[in-house]
Amino acid sequence: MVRPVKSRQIPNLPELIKETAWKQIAGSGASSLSLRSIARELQISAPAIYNYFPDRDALVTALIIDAFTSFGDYQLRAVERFPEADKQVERLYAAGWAYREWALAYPQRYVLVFGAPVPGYRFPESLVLPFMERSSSVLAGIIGELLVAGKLRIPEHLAASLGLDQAAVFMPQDAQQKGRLVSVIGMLIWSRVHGLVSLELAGMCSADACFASKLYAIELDLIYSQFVGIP
Amino acid sequence: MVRPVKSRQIPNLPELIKETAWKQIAGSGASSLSLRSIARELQISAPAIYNYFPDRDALVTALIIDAFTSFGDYQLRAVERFPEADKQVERLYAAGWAYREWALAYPQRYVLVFGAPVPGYRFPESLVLPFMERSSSVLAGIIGELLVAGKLRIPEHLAASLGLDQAAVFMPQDAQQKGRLVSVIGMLIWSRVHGLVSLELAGMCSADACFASKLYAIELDLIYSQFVGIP
DNA sequence: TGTACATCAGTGAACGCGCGTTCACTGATGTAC
DNA sequence: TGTACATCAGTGAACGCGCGTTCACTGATGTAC
Repeated sequence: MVRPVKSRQIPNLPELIKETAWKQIAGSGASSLSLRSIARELQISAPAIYNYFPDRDALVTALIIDAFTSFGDYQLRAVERFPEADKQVERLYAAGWAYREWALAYPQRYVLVFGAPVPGYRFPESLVLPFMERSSSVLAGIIGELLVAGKLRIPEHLAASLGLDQAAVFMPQDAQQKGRLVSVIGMLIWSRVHGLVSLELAGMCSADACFASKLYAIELDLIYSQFVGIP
Repeated sequence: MVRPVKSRQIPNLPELIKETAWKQIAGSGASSLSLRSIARELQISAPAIYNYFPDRDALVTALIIDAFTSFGDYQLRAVERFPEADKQVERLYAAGWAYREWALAYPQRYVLVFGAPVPGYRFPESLVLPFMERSSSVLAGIIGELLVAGKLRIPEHLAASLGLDQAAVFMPQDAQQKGRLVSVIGMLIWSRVHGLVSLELAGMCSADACFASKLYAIELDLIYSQFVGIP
């Protein structure tokens, strides 16, 4: 595969650059991403990249934004398979399994988005909030729907910790209280799936994907039995 | 602080090197660790480091081993505060809180030990197993003790998933079944604390340490209520 | 249709930098006589 | 106690490397006349 012509516009180069960047991140981590090695792999010269990204940081930012978008889309598509209003539980399981699927399909993106920040790189402040909100909105939505439908179970310990009385627990009228409940339960569920997925990605689940998958199924069931249904 | 004498042995240099390395990892991540910048900070020449570490990888390996040891010691010390045989529950809570304390006290070590591997560096194969075992042994020990004492509760879903019948659940005779139960419950508990702690370290808990601490307390209580006590 | 020209996505050379690692060295220390 | 000498933890210069980024350039493309 030789490009015989010189100085000819390469179709879709910005996408090619990002794809290659992801390949390299997969190979050796986000912090060793190098413009020169991307150019080498694409058989272009390094300065050509500057036609599309003003510097290295801009490329990393673009990658992270793409990853967030990809994650959000994947969550949304999974949940949309159960559009019926009363299928909140199915949506919860679908979102849970989609979470792990996406992480295993794009482990580099998962680490880049939810893992430790890339050293020497700051994600632009202004982009943090909208993207974090976007990534958690699907789960928060489902929990809100469960709450409204009266299907959310709030464990005793949790209610006590938040200073909610029993009346408020089942159908909180106060919007602020409602938001607090949703965000706490959302964090708990998120941290559980994140915990399992990130241990699996770090190769700490005995390096046995089947065991990891079984563990994940068990944890989803435990989440269900702890947070869904009338006590 | 000037060292006026030239070519004089510096007391405790290997420890100084490791301390400085940790400081730099805290500042900008493990992958950007550089021998030259360590030397610069210590006001020594870079080749001096080679008197104690044959190359960069050897230094990283030494750091990781220290981190593992530090983690194991911290867990052990926490648990030893409740030496009485029947205080398994106290030991469980102590280990849980010690886990978070250690992670917050040494976030770089936590990430280095439990997070994504350092790109371009392979932890020596022969050291992986003993150290992973060592790091999980305290928790596994407590769960084993709970099991023996008949205080371990196995949620229905979990028993079914593992193909255990009800008789086996309460007091499994089979050592292999026992080991499987302990390891599955250990992984579940570990992944839950790891999930919360790593989200907190990544700054995803609303950047509010008090909220993160409260969440952690809730999760420990949920772990307790799900896995301890006769159903 | 044919020619002159503006555009602009690419090139290749060059810059300064920090890195890991090697090497021959130096000079304070401690020991043997 | 005084001197000669071995030791060895440090130094400074040097190597080759890959990096991000800049710059003047080139040559295929598409448009205006």
